[in-house]
Amino acid sequence: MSSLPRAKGAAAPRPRIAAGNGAIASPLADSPAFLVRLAQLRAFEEFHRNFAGLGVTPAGFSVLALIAANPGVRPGTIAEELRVKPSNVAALVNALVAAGLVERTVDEAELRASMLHMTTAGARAWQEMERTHRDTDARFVEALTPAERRQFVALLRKLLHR
Amino acid sequence: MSSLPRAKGAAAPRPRIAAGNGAIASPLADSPAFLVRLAQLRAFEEFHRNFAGLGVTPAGFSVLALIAANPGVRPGTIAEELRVKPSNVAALVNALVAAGLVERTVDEAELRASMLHMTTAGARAWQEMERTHRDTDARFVEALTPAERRQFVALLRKLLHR
DNA sequence: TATTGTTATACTCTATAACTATA
DNA sequence: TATAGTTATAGAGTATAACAATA
Repeated sequence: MSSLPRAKGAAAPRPRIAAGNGAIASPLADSPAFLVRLAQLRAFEEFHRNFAGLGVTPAGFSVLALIAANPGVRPGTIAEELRVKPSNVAALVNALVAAGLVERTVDEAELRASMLHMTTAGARAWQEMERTHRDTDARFVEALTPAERRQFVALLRKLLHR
Repeated sequence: MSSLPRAKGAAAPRPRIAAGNGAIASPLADSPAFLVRLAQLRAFEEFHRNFAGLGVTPAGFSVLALIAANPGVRPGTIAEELRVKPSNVAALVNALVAAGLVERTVDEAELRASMLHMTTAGARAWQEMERTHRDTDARFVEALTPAERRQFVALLRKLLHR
């Protein structure tokens, strides 16, 4: 296949996705924000496939992970870590409490504050979820080499740094 | 600050985010899927800040971008490109039609199919949106060097390849 | 029958606003 | 007054199911 010479300074041809039969111009194929959105769609898809039956949503899982690693952690701290509003954390914790995975207690030295702990059932469930999460991540980035995965994580961390 | 020697084979200490005052263990700081979720939160935040008043949502914008680059494109094709269900594209197109930015016509040679075009008003609005989108992307990745941005995009493309 | 598209509906995730209780 | 947390609610984004029209 040959191509005509391109005028000096002319834009490069649009990149294309899904170069199958009816390929169309994909003006967003160069957009980091758009590609991140597609990547997250894939990540959620992978999550749902792997966590089916485990009784947690992606957001619920992220809250549970922070409670597992930080027994007694407060809702406000979780909200900061996850970059969401405290009201959302409250709702997610409600679901985890209803599922019997998490308990709320009151901080004696700061009666306004809640302290979040996993229940025994929560700890047991967490073991399987932790394994499942490792597998899910591995599948998510399975198209990348180990070095590329590290690079990807490093770039994301730099992008998110504040 | 000194640290005790670590037993051979022991896990490295948990990475921490937001190493401010009350830093907590962030067991998800190594998870590509979780970091992608945080990155998308930032991307939407940036979108809303920059597109305020332009009358489109992120999903609506992505549909409009495909119509702008592919006059006459069909809803099903857009659904494939955006990796969402056709029913969602229908709703997003409804909103763009209601806003006067897009028109639906019927394909004469395939009466089942719709053909999507921008209106004159849509084309005018699109010019500003395209500029805004470039700025938004630039701010989204402003912590990265140009080379890192290219690397980031390349890794995302590889990750998404199917 | 299979394909294209749409409507109706439900669920997840997030944000804002209003409220209670404590500091 | 300011802070920690919660409830109530709304909006965006996605999916599934049921349907109509066309191939």
